[in-house]
Amino acid sequence: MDPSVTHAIEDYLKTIYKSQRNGPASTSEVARAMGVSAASATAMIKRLAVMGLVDHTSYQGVRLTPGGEKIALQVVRHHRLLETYLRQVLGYPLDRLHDEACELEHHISEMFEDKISALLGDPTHDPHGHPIPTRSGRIVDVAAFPLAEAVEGQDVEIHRIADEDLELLRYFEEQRLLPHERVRVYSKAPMRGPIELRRGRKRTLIGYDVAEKVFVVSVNA
Amino acid sequence: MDPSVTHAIEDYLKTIYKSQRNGPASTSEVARAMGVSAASATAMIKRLAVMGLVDHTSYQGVRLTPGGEKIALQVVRHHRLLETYLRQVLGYPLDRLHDEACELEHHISEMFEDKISALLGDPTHDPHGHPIPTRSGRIVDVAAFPLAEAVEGQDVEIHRIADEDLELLRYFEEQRLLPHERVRVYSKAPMRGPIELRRGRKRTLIGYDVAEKVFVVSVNA
DNA sequence: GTTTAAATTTAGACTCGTCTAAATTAAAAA
DNA sequence: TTTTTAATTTAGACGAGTCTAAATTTAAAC
Ligand SMILES: [Mn+2]
Ligand SMILES: [Mn+2]
Ligand SMILES: [Mn+2]
Ligand SMILES: [Mn+2]
Repeated sequence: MDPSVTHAIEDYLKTIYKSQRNGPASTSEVARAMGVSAASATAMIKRLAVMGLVDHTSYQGVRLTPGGEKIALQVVRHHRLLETYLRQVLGYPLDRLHDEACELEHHISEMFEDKISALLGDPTHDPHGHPIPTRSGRIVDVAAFPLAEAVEGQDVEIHRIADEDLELLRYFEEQRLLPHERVRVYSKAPMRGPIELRRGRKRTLIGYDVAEKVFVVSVNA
Repeated sequence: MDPSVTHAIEDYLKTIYKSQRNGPASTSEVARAMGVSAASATAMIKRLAVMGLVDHTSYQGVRLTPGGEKIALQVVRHHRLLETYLRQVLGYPLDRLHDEACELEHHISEMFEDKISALLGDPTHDPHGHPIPTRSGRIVDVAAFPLAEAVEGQDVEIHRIADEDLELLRYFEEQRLLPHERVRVYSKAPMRGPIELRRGRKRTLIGYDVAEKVFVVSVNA
């Protein structure tokens, strides 16, 4: 990767990538996600624009150019490959993955990237169920819906879990509410009440708010 | 590690550690090893002195304090553990170990350090045969002598190889002149001439200059 | 003991990434 | 349509780490 692309630039591009889902990312959104002042975000956005990595019109938010997106996707690939590696090879707990990966993602070589990808069998999803971009920057994902919206009696496979809240990640790990796990929605209490899950004869009772943070796909039996 | 200890500071401390073998390290030595100007080295040395990590008297060189040495040894531990890991787990070629480790050494957590050390069985030496400091900073090594000084008929085990020259590292790898390998010094030509090695019935002819870069210990049969 | 050469330090400048405080613009409310 | 509020940008500063060029000190040569 171009050496003039610093650690900070990579993190900004990744942040903009994630906050430009619908329309351009706002300066304040970027600033909050990066944990810096709005003035700092403005300064960096202006530099990124000069470098041709983003398009920016004053007061109107920021959007990645193809060049900027390419770098962002490479960083996301590093991040998610590293999370997968830390978990599967080194046995990291779920709540320690993000911080370590967010640091290392800027410092591994292409060789490192390729070696761990190969060792893991070129995985397509990270431990939270997020899709891992290919080396060429393609990213594909499955449509999933919140477990909270499943109906009684439905069999589902967990596809993705929210990764923002460390407390919640520890809970997911304890309860084995993890990607690839299959559960049956045994009962749902009304008014956003608790949801009872069954795995074989083991039952788990989870809150509605938690169930909104678990994304699932329907499966048969 | 103290967050005020930056990447650059760690590399300077490591560099000073390695160049203060006999007496204090000179500014120019440090500058050359770091690949910076003498002025830059002076500036950093002054900062390190203020931080209490080195002792420095103007024009008289620099020496690590106990605090500085502690950090240097942690960085060396990271470096050598990483080299061992990259080689044994990811199958890196010898000549790619240093650069990757020198970058990653500043960015791994204590958990990462502990996990890879455990996975490797708490190794005591890296792939070049350099001793790996313990977490508490103890470092022990065996006395070894240059293969060039071995006598005809002597059986030796390679303990350490020079790691500065990438060309030479590739040669060591091709010829399997690596730590733990055993060879017999079959013949030595006079006047720093070629040295013939035997392993079983396989023979290898190496130059005297190369043999000065391979450090060995004597073994029986 | 002077002179010279080499090593080292100082002076001054630059980039990167950040900050706070103040000014400006856009959007929402009145 | 005017006013108020919130978002954004500008202005000015700072620390980290680097540079080149010039000044200084030490050590070696004479
Ligand atoms: Mn990051
Ligand atoms: Mn993830
Ligand atoms: Mn390093
Ligand atoms: Mn080594």
